[in-house]
Amino acid sequence: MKPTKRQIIFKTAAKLFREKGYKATSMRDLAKEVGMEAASLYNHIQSKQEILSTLLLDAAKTFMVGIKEVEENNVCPIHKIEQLISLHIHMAVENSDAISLITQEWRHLEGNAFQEFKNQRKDYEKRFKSILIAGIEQGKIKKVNPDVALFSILSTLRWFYAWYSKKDGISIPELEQQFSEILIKGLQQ
Amino acid sequence: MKPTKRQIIFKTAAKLFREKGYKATSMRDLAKEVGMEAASLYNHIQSKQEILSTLLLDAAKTFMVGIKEVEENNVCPIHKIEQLISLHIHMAVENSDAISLITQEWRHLEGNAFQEFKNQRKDYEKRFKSILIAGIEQGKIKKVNPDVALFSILSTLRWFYAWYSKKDGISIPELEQQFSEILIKGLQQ
DNA sequence: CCTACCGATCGGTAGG
DNA sequence: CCTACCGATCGGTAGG
Repeated sequence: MKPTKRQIIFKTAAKLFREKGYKATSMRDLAKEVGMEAASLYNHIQSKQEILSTLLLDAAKTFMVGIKEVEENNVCPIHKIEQLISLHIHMAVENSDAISLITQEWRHLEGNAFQEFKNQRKDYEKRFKSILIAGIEQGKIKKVNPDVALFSILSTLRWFYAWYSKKDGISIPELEQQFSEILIKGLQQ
Repeated sequence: MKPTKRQIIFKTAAKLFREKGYKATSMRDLAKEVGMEAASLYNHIQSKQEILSTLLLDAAKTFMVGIKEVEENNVCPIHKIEQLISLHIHMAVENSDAISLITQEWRHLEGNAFQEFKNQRKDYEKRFKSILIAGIEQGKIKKVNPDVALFSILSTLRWFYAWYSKKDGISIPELEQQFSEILIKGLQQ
């Protein structure tokens, strides 16, 4: 199925926002890359801000759907964490430009979209943390500070896209295994 | 000792670059915050870019000095990693604006400063990785992929400043202990 | 989808 | 350290 011009604009914008940042990417940069004049972009989109908010809220939605599925699985907290690691890795591999915006560019959202994004991120973190706490209560996870543990895992997963784009020769199952090992079981012999 | 106007400008710029991003911070924003007209800033600094490159290369330097000291200590690799965790935590607590630039704004560096920064970062990562590899060879660290391990630790440490600024009530020794525990020994019971 | 153009704002300079 | 101002560029619109 051939993508629409609108889809091409969004995809190209994601790439440029990632490379240069939202503020440093001009509508003329975007137009050139898409192959039209800047004014013509506005036949397909409403504003530069609409592009950013659509990209970010779509990506956030995917994570919300993903964590919902994980929560509904009847498995132990450790396995749920492994499934979330897998979710982040797959998103970063398949959709790395959008993921980079989630990590780096969300602060340029304005008004409602800014609030909406922050609410969803907060909700996601709360639900991830609940899984960690359940693991601690069930004796599967050590009695660590759950905020520190959550932050540590999420930092790694959120930056995974940047690391992955410089690497190659590691398969996805191998990545899932390596990251689960290190994030859950640690480094020490 | 009273700080010079130049020092005040740099400190204020670091704060604004962190809050809004380099590109989204105008020299008029900065001037207002410092309490002068935009044109007057140029009696103290050469350019907006000079501010960014000075802030970033100074911070990078501190990390280079820090890792050199750690390398020269005659302790086992696990302790060296703990000392690096401590280095990052102290830098983030004492100098969080500059650290945020290292994590988020370095891509807006231009020309020589851009290259210089990337070289130092690469060197730092190489030396950190050598410590991990030494730990593996000495049987103190599991046979994990050292790139994955390095990236996982550094992601957490680089984003620590953002997490820390939202938290309180945890002392620095407690933070060092918690992060060492989680990053080195893992979560699983 | 283009040409032509708008008002606003940018980093920075001249001159005092 | 200020007033006054420069050329460049920004996001976006009018009109076809």
